[in-house]
Amino acid sequence: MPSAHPPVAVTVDLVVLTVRDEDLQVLLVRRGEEPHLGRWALPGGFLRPDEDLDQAAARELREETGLDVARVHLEQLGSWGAPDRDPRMRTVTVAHLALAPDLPAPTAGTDAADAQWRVVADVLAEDDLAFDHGAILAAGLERARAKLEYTPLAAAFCPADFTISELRRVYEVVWGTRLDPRNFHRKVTGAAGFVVETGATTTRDGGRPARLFRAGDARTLHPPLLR
Amino acid sequence: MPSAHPPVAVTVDLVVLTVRDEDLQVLLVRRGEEPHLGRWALPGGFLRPDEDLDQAAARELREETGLDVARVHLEQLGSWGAPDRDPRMRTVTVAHLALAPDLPAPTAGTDAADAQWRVVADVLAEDDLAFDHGAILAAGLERARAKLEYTPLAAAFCPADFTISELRRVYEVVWGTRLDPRNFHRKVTGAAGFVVETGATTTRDGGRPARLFRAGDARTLHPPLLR
DNA sequence: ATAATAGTGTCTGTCAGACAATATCTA
DNA sequence: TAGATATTGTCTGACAGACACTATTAT
Repeated sequence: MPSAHPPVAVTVDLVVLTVRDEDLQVLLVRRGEEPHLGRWALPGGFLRPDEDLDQAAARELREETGLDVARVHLEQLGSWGAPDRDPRMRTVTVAHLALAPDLPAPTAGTDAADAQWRVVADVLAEDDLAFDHGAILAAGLERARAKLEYTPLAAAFCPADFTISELRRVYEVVWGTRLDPRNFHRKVTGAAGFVVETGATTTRDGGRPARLFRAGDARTLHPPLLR
Repeated sequence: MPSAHPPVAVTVDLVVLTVRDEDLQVLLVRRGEEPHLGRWALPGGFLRPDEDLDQAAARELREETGLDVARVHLEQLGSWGAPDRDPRMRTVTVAHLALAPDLPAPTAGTDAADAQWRVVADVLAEDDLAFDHGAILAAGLERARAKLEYTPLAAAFCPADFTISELRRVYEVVWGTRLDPRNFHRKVTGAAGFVVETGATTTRDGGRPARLFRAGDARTLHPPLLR
């Protein structure tokens, strides 16, 4: 282990995903400074001296979205540190993935025009994010898709109380597939700890009242829901 | 995004796992300097100015074990960066997981007493690794266990040509379970791209000659082998 | 021969996928 | 009444788990 340790700036970036308007969307901010001035980027910032990595991610999430960490799922996604990823200096970013329910006010603190929900598929197709954020977003998308299979995280995209149809739409949007309502209902209600019935019903989606459920306490799905 | 970026030292640590003597073992090195002088730690070192993260991990692996990256599986595991994890300075480590076949010479370059294969379960039970390396090792173990389910990575613990029984022993050792030889054989040979028959046989395990297989080109298992 | 290991077939229960009709509400 | 959505049961094919014997080599 050498004694030299070259100076590196550590940042924390966020891939914040939500399901809005039948699409999977990601929160982007417009850069207000060089490099990549004016281009869209993932929200993020520098790690502070007294913070752990997950604390920095939670702080950035709060600052950029006003979201409380208790209401969203937040996990570390991975680190990116190519020597030339930032022309100003050597940086390593620890990217985090956040899954949030659809929210009324998704804009940033400073200026509404500086933050925006964008359809993930469109952003990836344009391939014009600042830095290596396109690769980070792609990794976040793949992580989210995979996690829906074997964890109950789809509920993180829903309000606290949700219907089985709303949960199914999350899967359909994230995976880009159609799912049979009967088989889906059977699998979800059959997986131990995935959802818990609240006893209430709602007609917010129109039609016959749907029963409301809440996320259960399972952390993994047995059996998994395969794509 | 603040303009200040406090100085942070970025290191790369390795969780190198192998299956030896019917046990899952991890490569540890004895620390030759403070802090934690004399205690066992994961191999690792500082990120160099011109390296990407995976290049640094590959270099450390080569330096510490002499292993060629082409022969082992190497993937990023996650980053740890609690403010007080190293008393000397603020450090963030990007941990990587390496899965290696059983090797004849597992010691480090400098001194044989400085590097050692240890049984993972014993190390975790003792809970006496330097820094936060115990937590990192636990994460690596869990990652390896999970990956055996839905990827063909068990072959990374085997020599280039292996028998189905040798592959089964990898699963049994990593998962700590016994598997039915018939069902295992059926599932492995039935999963597309998991193993490819070489046509050769071996009697290195004694008894009736066993057919030799090589790792296939699949990157995920369909269907997965569940624990 | 004996010992050691490899290799294989069947049965049974469970689960996944395909499929359409009825129930309950709003407008 | 029309329209919208929720909810539910059955059938069938595939797979998972349990289970014991035969084959082939070395000593």
